[in-house]
Amino acid sequence: MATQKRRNGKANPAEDEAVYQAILHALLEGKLKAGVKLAEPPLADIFGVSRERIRKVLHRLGAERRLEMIPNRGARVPRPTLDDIRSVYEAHRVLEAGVLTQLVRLVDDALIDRLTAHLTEERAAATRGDRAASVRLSGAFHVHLVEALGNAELTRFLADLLSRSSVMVSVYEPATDSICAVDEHGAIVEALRARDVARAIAVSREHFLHVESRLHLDDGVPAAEDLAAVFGAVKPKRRKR
Amino acid sequence: MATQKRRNGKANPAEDEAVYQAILHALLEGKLKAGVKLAEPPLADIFGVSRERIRKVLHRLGAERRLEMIPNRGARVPRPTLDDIRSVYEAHRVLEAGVLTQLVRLVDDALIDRLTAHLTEERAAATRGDRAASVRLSGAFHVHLVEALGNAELTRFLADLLSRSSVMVSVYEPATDSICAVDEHGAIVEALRARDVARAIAVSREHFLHVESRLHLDDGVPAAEDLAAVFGAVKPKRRKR
DNA sequence: TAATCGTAAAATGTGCACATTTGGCATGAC
DNA sequence: GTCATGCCAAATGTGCACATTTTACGATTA
Repeated sequence: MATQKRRNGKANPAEDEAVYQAILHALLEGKLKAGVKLAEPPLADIFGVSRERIRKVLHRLGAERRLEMIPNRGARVPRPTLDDIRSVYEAHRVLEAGVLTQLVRLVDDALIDRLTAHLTEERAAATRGDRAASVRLSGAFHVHLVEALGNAELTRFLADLLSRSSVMVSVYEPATDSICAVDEHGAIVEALRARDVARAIAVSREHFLHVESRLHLDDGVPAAEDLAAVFGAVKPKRRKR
Repeated sequence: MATQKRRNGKANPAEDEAVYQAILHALLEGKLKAGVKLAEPPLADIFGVSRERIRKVLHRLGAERRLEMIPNRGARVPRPTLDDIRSVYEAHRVLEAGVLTQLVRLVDDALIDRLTAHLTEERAAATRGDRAASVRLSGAFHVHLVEALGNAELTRFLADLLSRSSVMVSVYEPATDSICAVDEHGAIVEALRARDVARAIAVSREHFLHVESRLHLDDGVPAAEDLAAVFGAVKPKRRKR
């Protein structure tokens, strides 16, 4: 009974996270049009929570640079330029060069086996035409590489770059083709097995340039305009009429 | 008259930043003992601002992982383990390996000149025994390297690593010797001039390992215990009696 | 008609009051 | 003497009311 609807200013640690995840997912899935305004009152209405809760989440997303916060003017979905995206890709490329340099020092059979198993998964997803799985596994490959170093700082940085590029790509890349080529990943693993740093880096570099080259400005993004429609499907509780 | 003391809940965009900078500087300068509790009420009293303002700043620092936030239990100065520090140093090392790999592709005379000029500064500071300048310039050298790539993402990441290692070092390293050796920096520039990636990375790696090897647990840190004393010197306005 | 200005409504930012939770301390039992 | 328990003060978390700023819109004028 008390769980059904808590009254006033009582603690509720889970709601913050729920709202955060909902908005974050909408961003990652490209459901929010770049440049769109995220005002606090309508969001509070949609999610059925207080305005300060929305406010907190919005500022958190702003601190993570996933939303563009302007003082006294609220939050907007960022509108990245092509240069912004190239910046993220270049950072990813540079980071992986460093990762590979370090990785050849401590590569062992177990690591190669794990990466090879991952490649098998990727190929399976590709051959059965599972696009969603392909995209996910494609990013996961690079995550596997950093995680092999066991360094929390580097892993966090890569995760940040990946999620940011996901959002950006949803704006600029046509949804028809956005997965890494599996054989390019395989070439990286091969170079690692051979302990050939220079080749690993070169292959990785080419790989990223290849992905990057597919980017192009796509104005006809059909992303939704109505906030209620976007979040309504994700979290359908609307109160306060 | 109205400017002298604003009444109630009026906008004041600058105070947030002032409090943030004050606490951040205290952290960077090692004035705050690791593990110390930063409660909201006393800080609000010390800085003469409302508790929510302190609260906002504390949570912001927590989001940047400069403070350790525990739900319902407030903020504490993090107590990094030696492994945490090694993690940061390793990340720095790996990142610089990637940076150098990319840098040899676009190194030119202008860049070499700039780096050489910086080395001259460093040597001057070292010979005249200016420790503060040496520490500052030592970090700045690595910043120069990433900035040469002109990539905002990478620059931000390095700045983050640097500031975090500053805080950590203030806990673990004896204050007697914490600067990079200038000639090691010089060796990196030399390798860059020769477009020798492998040598540049090797030298950089040795450099970081050398710095890291100086770390050791130092329990007798004399960091202040009294919050008012720490911040009183930085920002001496205390109101509310 | 287009541009400018003024006014009202909406949105953002902030202090405050209060609920909830935590931590310390004293009291008591074994 | 040590451990467990209950209570109280202090700290954290949150909704609310209100001040400030921005934005939208209509009226007036050239």
